Amino acid sequence: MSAPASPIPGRRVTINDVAALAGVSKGAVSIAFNNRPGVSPTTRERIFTAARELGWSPNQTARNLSGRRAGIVGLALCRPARLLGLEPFYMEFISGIEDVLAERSCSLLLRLVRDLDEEAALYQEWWRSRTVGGAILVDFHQDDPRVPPLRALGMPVVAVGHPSLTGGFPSVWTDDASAAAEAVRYLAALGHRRIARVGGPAGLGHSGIRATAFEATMAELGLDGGQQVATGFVGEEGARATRSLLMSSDRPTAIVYDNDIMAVAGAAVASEMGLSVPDDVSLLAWDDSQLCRLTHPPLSAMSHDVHHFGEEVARTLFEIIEGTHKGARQVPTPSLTPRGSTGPPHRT
Amino acid sequence: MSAPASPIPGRRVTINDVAALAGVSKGAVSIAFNNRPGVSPTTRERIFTAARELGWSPNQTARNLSGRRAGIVGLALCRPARLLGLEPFYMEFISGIEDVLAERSCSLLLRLVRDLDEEAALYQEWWRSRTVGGAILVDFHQDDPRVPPLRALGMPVVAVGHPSLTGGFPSVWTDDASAAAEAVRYLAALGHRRIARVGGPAGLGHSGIRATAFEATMAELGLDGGQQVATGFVGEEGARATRSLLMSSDRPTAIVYDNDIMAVAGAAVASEMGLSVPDDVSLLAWDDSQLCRLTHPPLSAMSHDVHHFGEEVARTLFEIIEGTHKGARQVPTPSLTPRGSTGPPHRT
DNA sequence: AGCCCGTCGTGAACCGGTAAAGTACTGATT
DNA sequence: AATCAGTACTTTACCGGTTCACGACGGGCT
Repeated sequence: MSAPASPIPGRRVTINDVAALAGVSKGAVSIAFNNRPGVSPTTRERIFTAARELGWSPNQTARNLSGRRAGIVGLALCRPARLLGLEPFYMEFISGIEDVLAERSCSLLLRLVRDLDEEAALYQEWWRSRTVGGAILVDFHQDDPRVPPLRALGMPVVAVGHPSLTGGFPSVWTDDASAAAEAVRYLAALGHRRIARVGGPAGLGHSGIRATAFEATMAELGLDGGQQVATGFVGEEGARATRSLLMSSDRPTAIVYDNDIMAVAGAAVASEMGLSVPDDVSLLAWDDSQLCRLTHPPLSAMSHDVHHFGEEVARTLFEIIEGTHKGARQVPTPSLTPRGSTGPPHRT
Repeated sequence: MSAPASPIPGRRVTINDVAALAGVSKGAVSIAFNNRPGVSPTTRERIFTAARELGWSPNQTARNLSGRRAGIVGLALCRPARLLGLEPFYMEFISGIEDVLAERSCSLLLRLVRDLDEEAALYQEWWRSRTVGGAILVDFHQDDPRVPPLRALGMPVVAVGHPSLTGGFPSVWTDDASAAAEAVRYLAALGHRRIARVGGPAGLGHSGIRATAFEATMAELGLDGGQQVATGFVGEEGARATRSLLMSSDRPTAIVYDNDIMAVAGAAVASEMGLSVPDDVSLLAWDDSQLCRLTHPPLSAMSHDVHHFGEEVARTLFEIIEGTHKGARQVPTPSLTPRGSTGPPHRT
């Protein structure tokens, strides 16, 4: 990347100009602008006035160079770029993060990566080049390969996921196990015996937690045939999984999905197969983005405030950066929001 | 990527360490790492070896400070954070941008802002503090207030929108007018006489262009009653607009939407009102994200490759930064993809 | 008066690179 | 032999802040 000619008219205003105008040294300006003791209130005021007059604000880059960290937070998402557009969860999550960052005039550095190794390398690069002041790690896997290199780095990191998965990084998490159990109990209470689950990739931590809880709760309630399908979290796979579930001889009367997109796709499949929702099959979505309210019937969902989740994550990261953080933080457990897509099974 | 043993653990490895190990001055290292002429191939190789051995890569912050721009591209989106999660267009668009940035090891700095003035101020801040090397401007309005301050800044900017809107900034655009005309002609050819349009906010440039083209084409075909509703681009407003259109005495037999979300919401409303799609009302979405294939019936749409759109935007920005850019760039016009949601109007 | 001490502020050394000017050496030209 | 050009580096001066050792000043105390 060649340096573009700087077409800025006039010279850029620096700390020196402010110092000159205020009649002090640049060290004094620095002290004043960082609210540290060492200049008198009078001088301080004179410096601020001068700065205001010149429209000066400290050059972030120069600040970073001498020790302090950038007001930039890194987030790498490991998935094919084309799929991101369909994941309402991440967009709401990001918007929550953004809200907190914006309060502090920080920004989010976003990058899509192909695999976890590339992601780990990227974080190293970002940290070493002082591009970011901290990072948000998501989508933990069993024995996640990102953990060892990042631990060695010493970068402030907030992990999103159950503490058992996050390899010791301070985490923010939601109780997927309880939520999955509640989903099953609710459907069982409606009278369903054959409940299926369309989940995310097998290796993904929170999918695994939900899968385990699903199975355990089914067993606990004496229900068998709790079929589970692992997918890649995209609509088409959700559709395919639904189709194959609904075609089987002992087809389920209720299906729990791991996100909204797959549930919406599942609803379309049911309609395409001439099955009525919820009479022939109940559908339960997860996350509860606005998407769930846009279908007919609207989708029941395990709902939580994803925006708020993102906010908590960002807040936690700031605590970590500032060294005031203590312990993992839990956000509310997804709770059932019944709408039109769940009901008692139709007796045949 | 194993961490090599560093001589002084704890201390950060800098260009000086590399220079020392390679037995040259740091100037030589700089020359080698920027692929500039001035060192022999032998020395160059020795420098690279030393750098590899120490695991050194240039400190981005220091680079920025001495003149060159960051490998970071800024994108500010002006809308309430909570809505972002539902706009498949932007997510696909961003993923396209990301793809091109990633090729060049650049990242996207994302920020949500509340209004256009805040957005302009943010770009000034980013540029002056050398945080970004260029920016992407979207959602142009009539007489957009961001244009004058940004022109004065001299920052490399790529504008997304019709050249008539982008105030002289080099632009990448898609022919919304032709696409809107095609949508109307198609529905008219199916036999529809009363066609409505649920559009975006009135002040938004591309919504305005589509509105004008819609009206012109309706007139050209001798159709009147081309009702248009302006919304805020979100599902609920799309639902409300659809409901009110379908309740009117001379209700339209076809509705064109300005994005997918509103069309999906519209489909749910039709279903809720007991109207069949497409017999009672045809629905035509815009953008054609995968969402359109997840409903039943699947939505016909004016479809374009939004991911590719994003890629072209990013590529153009790099050309601008490198000074090799020439002229506006047009990406393919959205074209009609008929699916199940459009058909001849039902005679009553 | 002599001493100590706290406050206010200065000056210079850094942070880790880039870039332009300067030096040393080689080989070709006059 | 002297001049010149070109290559391969080195030196040095930045970029725009932060930080820290140090000096000057004024007041209270013995």
